[in-house]
Amino acid sequence: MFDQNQIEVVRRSLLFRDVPEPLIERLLRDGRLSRIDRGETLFVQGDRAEFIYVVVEGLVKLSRITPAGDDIVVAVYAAGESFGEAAALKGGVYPVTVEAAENSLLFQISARCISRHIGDHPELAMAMLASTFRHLHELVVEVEDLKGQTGAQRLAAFLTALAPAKEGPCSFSLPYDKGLIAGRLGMKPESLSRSFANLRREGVTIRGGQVSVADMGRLRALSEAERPARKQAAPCA
Amino acid sequence: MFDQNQIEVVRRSLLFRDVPEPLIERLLRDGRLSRIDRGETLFVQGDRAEFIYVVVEGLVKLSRITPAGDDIVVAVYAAGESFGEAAALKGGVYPVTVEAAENSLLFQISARCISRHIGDHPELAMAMLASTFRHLHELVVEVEDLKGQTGAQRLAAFLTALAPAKEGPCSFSLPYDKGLIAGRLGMKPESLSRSFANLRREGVTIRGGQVSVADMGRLRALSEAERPARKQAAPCA
DNA sequence: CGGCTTGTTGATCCCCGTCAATGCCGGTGG
DNA sequence: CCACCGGCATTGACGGGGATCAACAAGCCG
Repeated sequence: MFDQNQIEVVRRSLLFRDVPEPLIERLLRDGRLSRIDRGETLFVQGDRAEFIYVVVEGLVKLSRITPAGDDIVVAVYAAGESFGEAAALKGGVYPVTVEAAENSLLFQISARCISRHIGDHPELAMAMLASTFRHLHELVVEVEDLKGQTGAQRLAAFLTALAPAKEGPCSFSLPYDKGLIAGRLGMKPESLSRSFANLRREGVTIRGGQVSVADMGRLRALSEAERPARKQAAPCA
Repeated sequence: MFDQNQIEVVRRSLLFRDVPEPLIERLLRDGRLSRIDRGETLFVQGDRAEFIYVVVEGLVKLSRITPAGDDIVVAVYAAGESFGEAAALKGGVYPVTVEAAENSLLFQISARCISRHIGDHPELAMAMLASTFRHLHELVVEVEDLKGQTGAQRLAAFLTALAPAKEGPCSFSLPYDKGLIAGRLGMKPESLSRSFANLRREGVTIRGGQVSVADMGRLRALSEAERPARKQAAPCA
């Protein structure tokens, strides 16, 4: 039932990579693979959090549905990334809604299974904590970016993180469609289009999901540049 | 050295309230109280994370210093709240800079002390995880608010969370000065002023840190109202 | 080919940041 | 007791970034 490559993705995932071998075997047996098609919903915010997931193939979107009915993208995860750890272990409810952005395969394991092992294996608790910390860190950066940067700058940062090279020219393809990228960057598709148009003047060209950057250093500089003007957000000396 | 009330604050803190009594005694002995004056910096982002903190008295500001030198407020914590759990236990670096927004008293305990006990007491790991999850949840909401609401709406939500009553008229005082509130809500003091001015038309009056709301229901409705127009942020069916 | 989805572009509006002026308060020193 | 001052809050004028709405081009597929 488990394909060798798929097992390998779970084993090397950020969540499990530091878990010792014998324990990971147990966990692999305790969980199961679950297929989910593009557009399908895995769970919605407020659902009782029972399972922890690792993306094996495909792409999922974590979002919040606001009281007004909007759909705000909080994160997008690809193979090797995990979600639900903290909510499920704490025994709370999921704070976000998760939906497949592509046909995907997820490794699913109940929090009960995990916590059963935590007593004997504190390093498992550490793995969960480390993974949660990573999500926390991502969100902190997200908040920083949203509060402090323009759309074009956020796009530049996004491309910088994506590109295989750090300096000089470089070209690669976008990991998912522009509508979703727009959501992830906190803007509308139209604004993303305009942001790409802005970057064109900075040596970034795009044609059908393929991005070419003339100079990565320049792109990175852009994402770190000061917004027109700005000094202190808070008054504390 | 420990004042009874101060011990009580730590004991009842969100981080430790579910830790069994004998263990908490140990932890209280392992940590120490640390005084920090308004404007002083506790640590800066990138510092090796060694300690976990609980606010006993006062107020601290967690912020990010951007490459451009801005100071972006990520969270503000008062008595009973904690920070640094995940970073310190994971053995990483602090992702934010922490500064006292008032003269404050913090309970400080090294992550080493905590992890020494985790092997024997898995519930301690759970407490850390639960607390980290809470921070995660806060940030998710923060991202949602930033992406989806106007300044006046965020202020309305902030006041709603603060108010002692859920319905009808209500009056209370602001927990800290407006400059810091502005930062927390992701705007400039001037914009906060204008947001308050907007809310005045909705039955909210303010004079010198004292807020009076004519109708809490109306305020809450405002914070949940749809932004002029908005449908789907992402394209996933 | 015609419908459908996805991406681009233009016009317009509104929120918020910036800069500058003014008012309010608490403290200090005459 | 009051004049003066520095910090904080408010208000006005202005500009820019992004959302909205609408039109249109480009693929994709039945």
